[in-house]
Amino acid sequence: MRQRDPNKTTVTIRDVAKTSGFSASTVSIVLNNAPLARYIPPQTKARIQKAAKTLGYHPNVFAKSLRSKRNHTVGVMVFDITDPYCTPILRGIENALYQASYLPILADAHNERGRFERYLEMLLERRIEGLIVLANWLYLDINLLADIERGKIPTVIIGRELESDAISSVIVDDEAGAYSGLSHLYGLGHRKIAFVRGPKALASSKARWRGIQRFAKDTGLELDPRRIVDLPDQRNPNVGVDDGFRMTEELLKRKRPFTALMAYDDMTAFGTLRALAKAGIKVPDHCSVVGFDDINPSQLFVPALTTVRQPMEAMGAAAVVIANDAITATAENRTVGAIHRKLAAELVIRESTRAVP
Amino acid sequence: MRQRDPNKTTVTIRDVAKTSGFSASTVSIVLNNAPLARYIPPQTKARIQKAAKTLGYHPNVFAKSLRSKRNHTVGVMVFDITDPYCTPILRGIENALYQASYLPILADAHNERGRFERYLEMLLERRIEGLIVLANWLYLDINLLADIERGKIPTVIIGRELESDAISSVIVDDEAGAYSGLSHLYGLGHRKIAFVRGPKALASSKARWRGIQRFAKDTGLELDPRRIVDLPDQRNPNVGVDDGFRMTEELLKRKRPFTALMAYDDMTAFGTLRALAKAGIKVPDHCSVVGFDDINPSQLFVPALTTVRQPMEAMGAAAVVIANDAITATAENRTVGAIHRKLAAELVIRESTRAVP
DNA sequence: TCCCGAAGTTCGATTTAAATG
DNA sequence: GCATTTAAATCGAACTTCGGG
Repeated sequence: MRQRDPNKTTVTIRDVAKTSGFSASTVSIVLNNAPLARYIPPQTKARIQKAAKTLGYHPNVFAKSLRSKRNHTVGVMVFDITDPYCTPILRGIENALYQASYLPILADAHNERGRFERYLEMLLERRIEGLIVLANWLYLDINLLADIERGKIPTVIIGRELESDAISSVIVDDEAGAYSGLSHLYGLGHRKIAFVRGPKALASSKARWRGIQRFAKDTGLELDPRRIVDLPDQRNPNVGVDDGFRMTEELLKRKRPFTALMAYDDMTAFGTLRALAKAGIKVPDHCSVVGFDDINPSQLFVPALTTVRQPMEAMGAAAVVIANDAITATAENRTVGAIHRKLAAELVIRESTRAVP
Repeated sequence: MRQRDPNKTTVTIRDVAKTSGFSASTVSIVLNNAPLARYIPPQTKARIQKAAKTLGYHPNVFAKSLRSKRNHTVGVMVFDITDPYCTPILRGIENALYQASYLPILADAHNERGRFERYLEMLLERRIEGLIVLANWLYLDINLLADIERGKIPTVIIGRELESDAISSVIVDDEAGAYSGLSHLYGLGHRKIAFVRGPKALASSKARWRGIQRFAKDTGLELDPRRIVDLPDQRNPNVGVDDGFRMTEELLKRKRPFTALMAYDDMTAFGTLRALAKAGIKVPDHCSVVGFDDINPSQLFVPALTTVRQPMEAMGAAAVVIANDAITATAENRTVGAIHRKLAAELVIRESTRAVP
C-alpha cells in the first residue's frame, strides 16, 4: 500500500496539484508554459502559480532530465588547473556558460592520461550535453577521441587543432602573434636577438617559429642558430620556468651577445629573467625580453613583462558558443560540422623591452 | 501501443535483461552487487555482466538519482577564480573529490552578491549533495546562509569562520603564521620593521595583526605607528597589487627608515616590491620583504618572495573530508555538528629576506 | 526453510489521448 | 466540434514482495 512520508521535506508537483485543486498534468502544463497552456484560462494559471510559490515548489531535475534527456550541464576538462594559463580561459568559459544557464562540471586530468580517461568516462555517464577540453599541454591522440565520438557529445578543444578535423577547436593565431612580437623588437632597433623556442612536439612551437621566420624573411633579419635554443619536450608546465632558466644560461655560455630575447612563453620568460639577473644583465637596460601568453603574473613582475597576449577569456567564450550551437543542433536533430576558430593575439608592451641604445 | 525506437542509441537495463535472458530486476541486483546478489549463482552473474559489457551498458544517472536521491555531485563556489589564491585550493578540492568519486560543479560568483545567490539557487535545484564555498574575500552574511540551511545541504567554508557556527569551516592559523613571519625577520636582526596591514574588515587582517602584537610583546620589539599603514577596504583582489604599491609609497614618504617590511599578503608584497624598486631600494640588500599566502607567482619573482605559506591544497582536501563525512551522515540519517579546522601556516624562506648588515 | 528469479511498485515530471460539459 | 481538464503511459533504474522448486 502506498504510504506517504508525512514529514517529507521535498514538495512535488502533486502537492501543488492538491493545494491548487487541479491535476498534476495541468500544473505541469501551466508551469512549463507548454503549447496546451493556451487553452487554460488565466484564472487557473494564477491559482496554480500561486500555489507553487507558496509551497516553494522546485521541479526535480532528475525527473525532468529522465524524460527530456537534457540536463544543462557541460563538462570542462583541463589538464592542470594550477597552470596560470588555465584560469582566464576557465573564467571565459564559466561566464559564457552562466549567460546560457549552463553549469560546468570541472575535471582536472593532472596531465595524466589515465586520469583523463577516467574523468571522460565519468562525464559521459552523467550525460553531459557538451564537452570543452582545454588542451594546453598534453598530447591528445586518437584513442580518446573515439570515446568522445562514440558518445556523440558536442566537443570543443581549446588551444589545439586536431588532425582528425571532426572536432571543433579554438586556437590563437600563434604565427601572427610571434610575428608581431619580433616586429616590436625589430622596431626598437634590436638585431642581435636570441630565441628560446618551445618544445618541438607542440604545434604552437612550430607555428610561432613560422611567424619568426616569416618576419626574418620579410625584413632580411638574420636568425643566427647560435642564438637559438629549444626547450626540451616535457609535460609539466610549471617546470617551464626552470627550463627557461637553464636554456638562457646555455645561451649566455655561448658568448654570442644579444640585445633582446624572445621566449616561447611567459613561464619561460620568467626563467630567462632570473638567469639574466643572476648574470648581472639588467632588463630592459642591457637586454629586452618578450614573452607569449600574458598570464596573470606577467603584469606583476618587476619589470612587467612585454608579451604577446592570448585572448584567453574570449577563447573560452568562443568555445562555449560553438558548443552551445552544436547542442541545440543536436537537440533539434540537425547535424553541424566541426567549427575551427582562430583568434588574434595582441602585443602588450610593458617594461621589459626598450630601444637599443 | 508501446513503440520502441528501433534506431535508438541508449542501451537500458531492459536490453541487458533481454540479451542475457534474465529479468531487469536480476540485472539490477547483479550489476549493483546488492544484498540479494549473494543468492545468485556466479554463472548467472557472469552471463549478465558479459551482456552488459558487450552492449556497452551505462546506467542512466537520472533514473538512478531519481530513486536514490543521490548524485555524487558537490557544488564548489568560488568568489573569483582568477585569484591565484583560489587555484591551489581548487586543486586540493578536486583531487580529494576525485578519490571519493565525486564530481564538482563549479560556480564563480565574480565577487557579486547577486551572482552568488543565483548560483546558489541553481546548485540547490540540482540537488548537490554538498557545498564547498571558497570565501577568500567577499563578506558572507546571514541571509544567504539561511538558504543553505533551508536546503539542509552539508556546507563547508574555506578561508573564513562564520559567526553562526552552524556551518563547518577550514581556515589557516593566521595569527601563528604572522608570528613566525615576524620572528624570521627579527631573527635576521631587523628591528625597524614596517607593516602594510590588511583591510580592517577582514577577519584574517585582525588575526595576523594579533600575531604581530603577540610577538612584539614576547620580545619587546617596538611597533612604531609611523611604520604602519592599512590597506583600504575593497573587494577586488587583483587591485591588491596597486594598493600595496601605493601604501608602500606612502610609507616611504614618511621618512621613517625601515630595514624590513611585512605585507598583508603576497599580492600586496608584489606592489611593495615595485614601489621599492622604483625608489631605488634593492631587495633584499637594502630592505627585506615578507608576504603571506605563497601564491604561485611568489616563487617565480626575482627575488623570489619569502612568505608565510598557506597549505592551500590541504585546506581544500580537508574541506572535502568534512563535507564527505557530513554527506554520509545525512545519508544514514545521523546528524553531525559543524566542524572547524584550523591548519598551520608554514614559513617559506626564499630570496627577499636577508640579515641586516 | 532455503535458494533463485520475476513481477510489480516507486521515484517526479512530461505528454498523449481521452473525457467532460 | 470546442474549450478545459485529467487519467494513464512513459522515461530507466531500484527495491519490495511474491512464487516455484
